[in-house]
Amino acid sequence: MASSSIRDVAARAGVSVGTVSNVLNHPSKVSGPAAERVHAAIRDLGFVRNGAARQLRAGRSSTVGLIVLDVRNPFFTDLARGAEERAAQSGLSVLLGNGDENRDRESTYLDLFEEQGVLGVLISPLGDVTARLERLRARGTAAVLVDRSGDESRFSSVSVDDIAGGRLAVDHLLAQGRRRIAFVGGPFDIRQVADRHRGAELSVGSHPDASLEVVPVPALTVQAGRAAGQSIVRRPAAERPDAVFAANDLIAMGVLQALVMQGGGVRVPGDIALIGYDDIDFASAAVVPLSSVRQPSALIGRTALDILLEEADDPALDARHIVFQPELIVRESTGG
Amino acid sequence: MASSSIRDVAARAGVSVGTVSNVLNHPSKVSGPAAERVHAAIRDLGFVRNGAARQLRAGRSSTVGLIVLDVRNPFFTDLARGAEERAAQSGLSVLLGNGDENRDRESTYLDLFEEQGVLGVLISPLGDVTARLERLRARGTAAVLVDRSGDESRFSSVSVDDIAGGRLAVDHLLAQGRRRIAFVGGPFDIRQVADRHRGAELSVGSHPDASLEVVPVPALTVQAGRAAGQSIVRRPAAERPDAVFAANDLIAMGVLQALVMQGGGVRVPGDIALIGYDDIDFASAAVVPLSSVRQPSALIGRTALDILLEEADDPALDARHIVFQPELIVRESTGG
DNA sequence: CCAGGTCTGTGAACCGTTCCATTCTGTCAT
DNA sequence: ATGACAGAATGGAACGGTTCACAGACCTGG
Repeated sequence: MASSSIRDVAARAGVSVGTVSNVLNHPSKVSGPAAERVHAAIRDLGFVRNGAARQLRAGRSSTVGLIVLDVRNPFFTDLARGAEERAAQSGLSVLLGNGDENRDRESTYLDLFEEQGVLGVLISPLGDVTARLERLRARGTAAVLVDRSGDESRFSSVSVDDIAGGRLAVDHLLAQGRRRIAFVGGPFDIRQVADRHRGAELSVGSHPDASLEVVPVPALTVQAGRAAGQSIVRRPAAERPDAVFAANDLIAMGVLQALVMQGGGVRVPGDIALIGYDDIDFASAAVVPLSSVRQPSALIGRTALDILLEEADDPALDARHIVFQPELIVRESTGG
Repeated sequence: MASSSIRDVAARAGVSVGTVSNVLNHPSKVSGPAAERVHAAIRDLGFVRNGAARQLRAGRSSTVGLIVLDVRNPFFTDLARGAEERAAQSGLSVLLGNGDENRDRESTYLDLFEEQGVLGVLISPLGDVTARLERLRARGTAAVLVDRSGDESRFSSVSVDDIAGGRLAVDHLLAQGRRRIAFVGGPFDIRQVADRHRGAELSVGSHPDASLEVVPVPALTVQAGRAAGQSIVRRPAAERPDAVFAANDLIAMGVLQALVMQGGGVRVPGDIALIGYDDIDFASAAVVPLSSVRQPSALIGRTALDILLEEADDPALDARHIVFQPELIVRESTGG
């Protein structure tokens, strides 16, 4: 209630409102003694700038919004930390919204950020958000797609080549002598999932005696992976794949739990080799250390923020598309 | 640039600005046909409310801020999801700030939320933030401490009894016949760490032949745990503890990696039993499935948000302190 | 036919800041 | 002494909504 405004500060310091504002924003324009008095008044009154008023006048804020697919996926929190780190260097803050693999949530955060007038939006989109982003851009808000190879769009993007990643994973499985590959992943309207699967297809396509099946899951979570793993275990041994490529490490961890712990003695990699994607911190500590495809998560976040800031500065800039290459990490789960 | 204001909408719909505002905020006060025209105008113009202006006038926003200790800790992301879920039910949004076990970051987010005039703040504090929260409250912003048993303070809190949790863990280790317990955790100015350690002390104190040592770590991360684990492995076998209680599962996973994979054949639980804290999703999929102390993370988030909303409604409400009880989860890492 | 009431819709004040044109003060060269 | 000029401080106009007292329009019952 007793929150004081810039007017109160001005009155107490015996200067005008404009001077207080100058102390805060253009200190060089104010003489030493006056600035001193203003600072004292601010301290005494516990004055805090009203961000709403500030932003209303200024037209834009100093925060950027980041919407991730799933905040419980360590890949995204690592990415978020990368972005935050870079933002902090520029005196900006990152507001993290959890899309939760849910279009409504994604849309709600987009609304929120739009209303809040953030400087820019970093988004790892679930569906097609170009229309929404187009509108944002029209109002002067920059947007960069993260973890999405969006060369089709007019928005900059920072991503990892997921097709190459899928290839890398399945080439490795094939090199280990596996032939009946199962891709456990979904939903397929998530671009990363579709791309990783596509990479797997390409790899399998070049081996005439290899086959690829799809075990669909409803979400990229440990729980969903566990369920998929159980469905594999329930099959007669002869009908099981001899290798599983999971769309991400969360799924892979779930599959692993089902195979090794609940499964009737399925051996990994003996009976079924397993490889995940993202190389999260926990992958190497799994019951069978998990092979994976590593993405430079923090670097993606940092890079995306850099691009966002450049575009916020100069909206006329052409869209750029940074694509990082994934890296194969071999551990015991593929019998490396 | 071409962003349209409520005045543009009013002009196009042939009504006054007041009416447009009513359509948006008090639909019952506007007749059908007029509301229709306004909605059409909003659609045509792609009008989006300016949150800053809205909030400036209204004095409060519809977002709550959540500051967590470390966004990479699954415990906190689960908690965040619980809070988000409940917030969504009330048409609110949660902005997630990553304190990153760093006082500056924590403070920066507090500043940000204060300037933004959020409805309330949920915080899992690193240091002593009561002075800051006191000021927030003076300006009409509610605050609830999460994962912190703050009965000493005048702020509501939702937490888990960490002393009981520490007891639970070490009682279990003692029951398994272990006597030389090491507590791996830090920094101790994090209340949860101190409390879990205290619980361990209490437990050990009632067993005359048991001892407790502390292996301090600089942060609650997998990396820090790994380093601590390595330091244990490097000791002569006789000087190693026969059980490790890790301050959280991240630490435990790191210790586990060091002991089992890099260590010279240290067996878990054969040589050293290991128990963590939080029971994150990954704990059960660890190389040796990890015993842990489970906290109802999502429930904590939901409850904290409920309390926050009640206090935001009625600031005169007395502070409440909800304390949940932790639950022991026994898996192989303690030879259960 | 009019007093009184209910609905709709109006218009202007206001929120707290920033920005800018303007005024004031003092210094200095002419 | 005066005009020019720089630096410091001022005052008021935005910014884009929300709110509220009030005005018309329309109905109803006496």
